[in-house]
Amino acid sequence: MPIPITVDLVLATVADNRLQVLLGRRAGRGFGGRRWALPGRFLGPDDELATTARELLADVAGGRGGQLEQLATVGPVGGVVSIAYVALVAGAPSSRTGDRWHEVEEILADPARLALDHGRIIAAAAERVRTRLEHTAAAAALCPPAFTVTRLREVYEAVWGVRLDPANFHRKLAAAGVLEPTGDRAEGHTGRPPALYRADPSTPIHPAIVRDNLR
Amino acid sequence: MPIPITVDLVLATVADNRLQVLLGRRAGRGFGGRRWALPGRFLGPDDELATTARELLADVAGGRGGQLEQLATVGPVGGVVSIAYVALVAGAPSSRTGDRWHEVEEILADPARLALDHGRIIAAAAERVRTRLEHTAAAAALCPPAFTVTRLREVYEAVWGVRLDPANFHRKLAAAGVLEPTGDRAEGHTGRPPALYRADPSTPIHPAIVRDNLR
DNA sequence: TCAAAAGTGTTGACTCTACACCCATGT
DNA sequence: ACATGGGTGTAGAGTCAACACTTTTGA
Repeated sequence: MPIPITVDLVLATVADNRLQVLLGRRAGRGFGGRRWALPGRFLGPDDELATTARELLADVAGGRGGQLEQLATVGPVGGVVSIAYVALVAGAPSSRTGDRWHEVEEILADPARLALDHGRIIAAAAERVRTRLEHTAAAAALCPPAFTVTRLREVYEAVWGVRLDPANFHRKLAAAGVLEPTGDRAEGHTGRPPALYRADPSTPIHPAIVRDNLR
Repeated sequence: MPIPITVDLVLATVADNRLQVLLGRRAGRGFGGRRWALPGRFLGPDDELATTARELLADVAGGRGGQLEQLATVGPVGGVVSIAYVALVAGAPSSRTGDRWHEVEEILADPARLALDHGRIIAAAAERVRTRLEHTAAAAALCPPAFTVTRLREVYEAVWGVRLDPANFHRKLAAAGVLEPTGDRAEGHTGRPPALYRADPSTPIHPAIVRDNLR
């Protein structure tokens, strides 16, 4: 039963107030000419899944990025079984030439530009990221190491596609205990200078932030 | 890269007010003598994952059981990559000789009796089932086709290991619109005969039932 | 008539949304 | 001074846990 296995990575970030994922050009068998595809690598007989995924992340994101999480396994498509992971990163440029950020919404509007069924994987990843933000401080992984509450809220608004009340958002996150003050304040803003915070992306938020209250 | 792949199934039920899973005896390479293991089968080059999982479920549960869901992929352990699925079934006897129901709590207390790292898979499955009950009517899949609200509540109490207020539970499930009355009432009970209901296990429950209020 | 379990009403505590308002800085 | 965005206070609405209470049957 010699089925090749790949570990594929959905590396997500927020830029331009949009959820984006990193894709590369791939040519060759199964990739139908030249299509965009998730970065991935084949799994060898002596490779642990988690280790392979971490190495792939380090390779693709240049050592940055955390919050690696297994998403789903699909296949065989084109004779290959694909094990997909999701990771969040704070808008870093790619370390590999040829890789480019793509807006998730654009991709899902025209999934045919993607190789294999990477469109479905990306759709599942986006949904996973959305629910992840409801229950944990994972949004902090999409921000620089020190960030303002407004920046964090903009990440939520980008990922969820909603507007959130700044006042209530601030209070909620503070009450959940995810915001650790750095003591510094951000510069270069108009108005009152906002405080800078750190946060552990794995901190649970309880009760969860509900996403169904648009304004 | 010839890594063999198995599709493994965590078939769960509630019996004796305990969450139980179906295990079989396995001998041979990688199974360390004779240990208990999840039912599974190898994936062939022409087998779709979802199809294979459905066939495995039909084989193991004798055509009953629904709500098949992919759980996680682990490995390679013992040179094999394992793709695990979860399914819920209403306390059916196994159709395969040698398979037996085991209480999850007992298994997790002594995972060494299990082959490979099936203990970890079962732990993940139990947690998945718990959160599934919070957000959907999946508990109905653990009940007969027509059931009383009390029976449904007992499923929750078994899976979560908590006591729930009968009055509030009834109201909550009714308000969520998951209970479709059959018009019949159960017999053989002491006290007022309870109404029988149907439910679609995939119905979302919104807002979710919270599990953190013990009594 | 009594026991038992189903199902309904009700109340106080809590949470959330919406929005008014104050704070601190650049221009 | 004033515009601008950060951050806090607060009132009304809604939700939930707890528990009293009514309903409906078997014994």
